[in-house]
Amino acid sequence: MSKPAARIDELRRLIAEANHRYYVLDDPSVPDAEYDLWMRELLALEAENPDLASDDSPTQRVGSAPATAFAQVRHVVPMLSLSNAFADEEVADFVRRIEQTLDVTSPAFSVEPKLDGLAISLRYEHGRLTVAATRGDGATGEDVTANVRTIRSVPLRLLGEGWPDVLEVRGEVFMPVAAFNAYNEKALAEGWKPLANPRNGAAGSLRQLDPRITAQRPLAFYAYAIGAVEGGTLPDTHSQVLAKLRDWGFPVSAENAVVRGVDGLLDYYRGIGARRASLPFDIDGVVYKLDDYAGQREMGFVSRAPRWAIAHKFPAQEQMTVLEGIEIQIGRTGAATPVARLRPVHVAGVVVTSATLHNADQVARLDVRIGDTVIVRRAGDVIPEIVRVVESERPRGTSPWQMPAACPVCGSEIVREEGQAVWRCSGELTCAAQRKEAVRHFASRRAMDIEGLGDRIVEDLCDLGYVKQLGDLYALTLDDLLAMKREVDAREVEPADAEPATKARGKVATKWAENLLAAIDRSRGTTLERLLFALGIEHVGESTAKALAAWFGSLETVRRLPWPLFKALPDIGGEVARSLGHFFDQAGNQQVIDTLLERGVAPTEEHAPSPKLRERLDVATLLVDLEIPKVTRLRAEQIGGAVNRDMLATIDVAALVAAGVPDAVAESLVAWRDKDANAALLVRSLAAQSALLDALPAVAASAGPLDGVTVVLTGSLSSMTREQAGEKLEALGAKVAGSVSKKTGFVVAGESAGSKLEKAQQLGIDVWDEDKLVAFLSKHGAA
DNA sequence: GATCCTCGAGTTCA
DNA sequence: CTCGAGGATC
Repeated sequence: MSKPAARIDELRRLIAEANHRYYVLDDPSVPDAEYDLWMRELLALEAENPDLASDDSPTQRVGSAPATAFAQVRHVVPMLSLSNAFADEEVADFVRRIEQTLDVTSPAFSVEPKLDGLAISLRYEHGRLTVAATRGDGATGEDVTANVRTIRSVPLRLLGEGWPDVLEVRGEVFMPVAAFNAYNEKALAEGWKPLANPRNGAAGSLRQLDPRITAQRPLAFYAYAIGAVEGGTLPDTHSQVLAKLRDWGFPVSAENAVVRGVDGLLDYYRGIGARRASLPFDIDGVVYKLDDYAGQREMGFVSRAPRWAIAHKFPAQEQMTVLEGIEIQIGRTGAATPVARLRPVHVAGVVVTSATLHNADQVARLDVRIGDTVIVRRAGDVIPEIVRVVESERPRGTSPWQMPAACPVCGSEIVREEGQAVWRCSGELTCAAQRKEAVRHFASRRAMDIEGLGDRIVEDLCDLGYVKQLGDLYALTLDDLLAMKREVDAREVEPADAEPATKARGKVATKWAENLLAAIDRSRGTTLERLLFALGIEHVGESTAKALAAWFGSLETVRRLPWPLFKALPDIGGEVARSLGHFFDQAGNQQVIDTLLERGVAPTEEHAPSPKLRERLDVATLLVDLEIPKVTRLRAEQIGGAVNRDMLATIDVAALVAAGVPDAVAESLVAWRDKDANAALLVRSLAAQSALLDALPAVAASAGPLDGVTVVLTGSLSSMTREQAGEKLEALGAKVAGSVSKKTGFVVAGESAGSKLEKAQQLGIDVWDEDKLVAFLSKHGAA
């Protein structure tokens, strides 16, 4: 062999191996730069020695000449289609049939995810890829060799040894979800046409006449079967053959497994189903194949489908339906959310009739119009969403949707704040929808937790005027509730047959009303943090409510606090503080609170303010929190050090300058203060600070073992709920957060933990199982 | 001023 | 669960 020939051969081998490590094993062995050098050297050598060219060279993956049509390829061994099963029962039948025919029990099955891509057959002769063909009708397909060669994970030359002279490998060409997304992002940026979904992406890419286009598409391949074999033998079971294929350089899904019996199959199905959304590729089910080839031969075929294999499909995740209307929902804060009303359609096992469109921007992005045919999906397998519009199906004469100008409930103007995505009904509490939502929120499980006060009842109570403000709930009587029920029933039943036919006179159902009153009564003794959350103050969710309760200790303190003092708490900034101040500044809101208190609402767990407040209640902090122009942290500390707090309300520029404060800052401070409202705010804030300081207990609470540690809980625990676990951890000083980040101390993972566990592992964060948690809790006396 | 982390708010269906 | 935006941090 001449010198260049040997080098060319070596380079081809090195590159093929690097490709295999990179694309198949996902375990790169050489740096990209080195790979590029080899490639360039090989290209140069092949150019100098045209006689040494070979079409299994890695430089020849992308051919250049676009074809005009695809040649037909006859499959020597037909490419099968599979029978489908949707119900567990069909799977059981399938297994029973095999057990009876073969007279075996619990045979082994080779199982695999059913990728949503394009089936392909690859023919290797003497270890070299010669033909790649689509499935076509199973007997004849199209020759897509030029395109398939561009797929990096398809070996052009087999690795290892022991392969038959002729070997047909069948598998799926698909587009990994991440690659699909990346491609579409790029397509968007470059102005190309984006791909509709990974499946279409894969199919469309392979049917490109110009392989150079295919080469740009991020396709991948998994082998799952063999076709014709000549001049060699293969192992006796499917799983062993897959192992061989892996040795010879083919990618084989890591999700493949061998299981036994119906239970094994169904467990596998559910396991994959649960992880479906997090798999790196789209699947539409799983495939079960009898592992033993002798058994397969004995089972044979029914028409074109084997009796030894079956596809167990998942319910469809994406469906087409018609958008019949767009309604506006008004939320607790007045947010106007467009909701799509859909012609009912089965998606992933449930009938979907509506889907949120989030906001006007989203509607504009999708350009959904009434009457459009749309594709609906259940995001994260739960919440329906509209993926896109099928524009070819759009009826004539439609126009883009627009946010209505007026609230459909109260008629107030719907407005959008500068720079915000949401439009809001400006009606506030004059809007019946907002009042209703306020009551619903108040009663909800995480707030006052009034069982029995569901949407329906809230709706009726509000509509019929029994509840006009939150306090009215606590004045309801049994008679009120029953009268309301009668009104509702009367309204619903046609006047003609309004006879109380179903109810025996004098035996009116009252249990629900009694239970509801009991639940309302129980809620009088709720905790302060729940009550604060229940009030529905903008920007005050559970977490902020909890902080307010923990730091300030009592409703009386919180409801009288000037807004700058709220900023003393961590995680409360200007926006939230002002929102709190605004809420408590309104006489109507104070009156609602008064009514609640008068009618027996008495929050428990009130206590003195937290001693930790001491270090946050100084004059300098207050000056910063008041947001006075030119008064920075540094200046504020200077002023705080130089000036007695009682003087602030009256001090003049000269005195401040004399105390060492720069002219500009002193002037700014005094100018600010001399506006009436500001002076009053300053005085109120100073007084509130002093009062709080006086109320602080002398000693700090002892430190818990988890002080300053952030913990995240995920999955389900067996000995307690996640919430109980959270409370116990908090009792030991931990902060329980909802999502994992690098600041997380450790993650407690229970059964079937999901993405949070993954993220923790990615970030290398400690993961505790339930046993470790329980052991830790009992060690610190919190079991 | 940018970036990262959390929290709030809205949402579906059985 | 996901998005948007507020808060903290550098």
